[in-house]
Amino acid sequence: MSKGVVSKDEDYSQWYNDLVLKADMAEYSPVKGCMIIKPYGYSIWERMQAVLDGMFKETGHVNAYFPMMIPKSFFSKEASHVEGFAKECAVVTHYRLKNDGNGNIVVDETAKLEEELILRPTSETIIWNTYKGWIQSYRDLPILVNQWANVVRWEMRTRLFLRTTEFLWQEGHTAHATPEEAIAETEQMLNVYADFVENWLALPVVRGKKTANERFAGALDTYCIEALMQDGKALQAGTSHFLGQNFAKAFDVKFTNKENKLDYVWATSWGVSTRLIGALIMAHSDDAGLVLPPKLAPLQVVVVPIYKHQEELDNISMFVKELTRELKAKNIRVKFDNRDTHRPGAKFAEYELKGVPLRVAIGSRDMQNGTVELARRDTKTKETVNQEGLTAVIEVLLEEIQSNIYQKALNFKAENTTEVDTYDEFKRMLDEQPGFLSAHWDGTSETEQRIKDETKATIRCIPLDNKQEEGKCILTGKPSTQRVLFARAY
RNA sequence: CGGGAUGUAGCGUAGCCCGGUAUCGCGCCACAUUUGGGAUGUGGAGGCCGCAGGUUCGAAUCCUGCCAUCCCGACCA
Repeated sequence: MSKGVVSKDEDYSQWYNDLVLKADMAEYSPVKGCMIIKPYGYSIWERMQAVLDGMFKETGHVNAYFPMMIPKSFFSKEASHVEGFAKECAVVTHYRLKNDGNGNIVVDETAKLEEELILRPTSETIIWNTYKGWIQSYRDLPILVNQWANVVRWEMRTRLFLRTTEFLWQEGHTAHATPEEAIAETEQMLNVYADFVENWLALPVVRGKKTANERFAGALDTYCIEALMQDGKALQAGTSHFLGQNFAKAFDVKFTNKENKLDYVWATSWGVSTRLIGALIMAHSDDAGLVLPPKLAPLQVVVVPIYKHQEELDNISMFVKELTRELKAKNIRVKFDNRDTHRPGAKFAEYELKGVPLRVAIGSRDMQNGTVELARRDTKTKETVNQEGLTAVIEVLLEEIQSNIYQKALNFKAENTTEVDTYDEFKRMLDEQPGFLSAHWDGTSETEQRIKDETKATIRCIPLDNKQEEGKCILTGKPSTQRVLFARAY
């Protein structure tokens, strides 16, 4: 984008912000750290929701909704959980405003809540408080519930889509009779996320487990998918937690098992958020604007007429009317942009900025030749193709674009994943060619912390498919049995 | 919360040192000519110069305080 979008190489952060704002995905709001998701951005979220929701249902889950406000006392019940979230909670203390007589609206101090309410940073507490009433017997298990919701985390520094004070997400909360079943659920949902991100966002991920340092507050194990952005930084795209019996114990959720013994319930939770939209933008886009994978693009094909006179437009419109009818019959999202108020060049630039995968341009010359001009957003290439059979060509091209975008990201990930064996090399790579660094680590939190302090790189995950091999920790030289994945992260 | 920067029309900006109510571009509106990569011309509309104080005859400009946003840190499933 020559107009108004900073080049990716010049200033990656600025480029990203420009894209979000200029492509009409979102804008800043009057509330610090909170953004307004505009219709174009929200329609991507709606598509993500629809697909994920289908996958959740397919795996046996049902949706429910729990309150946005949680009694403060709930948070003190699980020690590490409160530790993890206390510093970023928004607290509701009053329930009424009043006019102070000088025309100012002030908080009515007489309307102070006896117990403060917390705007949920996540819903484990209120949900497990609820599950206590739902579960008595193994016959009540499993409970496989998901919630689509907003949550609030008062982060110090926010970034559009990637980390906002309020964000939209889904959170699954399941209850099981055995640890094996809960772990299987945790892994299943991680795979659902990985499939979704790879197949729909066209973004390859690494599946892995977090180290103790990076684990979710209250979890025994946190599984995650990690993606690599174009600047070589990693982005956690989704997490799935095995919570053990921590929340069941905290909220006293017991059940009678088949052996007629009382036991605490085993739990999982898992979530992905509107951060995925940020990942989508960062992973594929270029200096001309967004590059959206066809499967998630709100608009897959845009048709731009080029004409001098009304009768030419009428002629083109007749053809396009039939074309759009055919495309829509194939469930292809198409728009005929016949606005007379913008010239073709302006439209081309606009749809490139917005990442529409395919553009069809039709002028009188095409109408005479029985052709159209077909332009791909991902490769920025144009070709002239016959009107005859165009629908089938478009259908194939959309699939090709989807896989091309994925392949490109896959290549990028491969090129920017490096095995390093010394700390010097590790530091050099971080500075010269940031990306995933696969290295040996002695397994201690102290070493992990020291590497983080010294290099800002964290262990993104211990990959699930890790091969076991002898090695020495890059920092301490102590023996190690496998490589872990380091990177600087968002 | 620390460091840096910025707040002037919808957006991007000039003016600030050296005080006299504001420049230019994009966008917007009207008309005409245009339409195969961000059109051109003519005319027009749009401003409590971030907010609050202070200095002054007079403040976008000087002083004080505050607020907001962005970037870099710290922080962050």
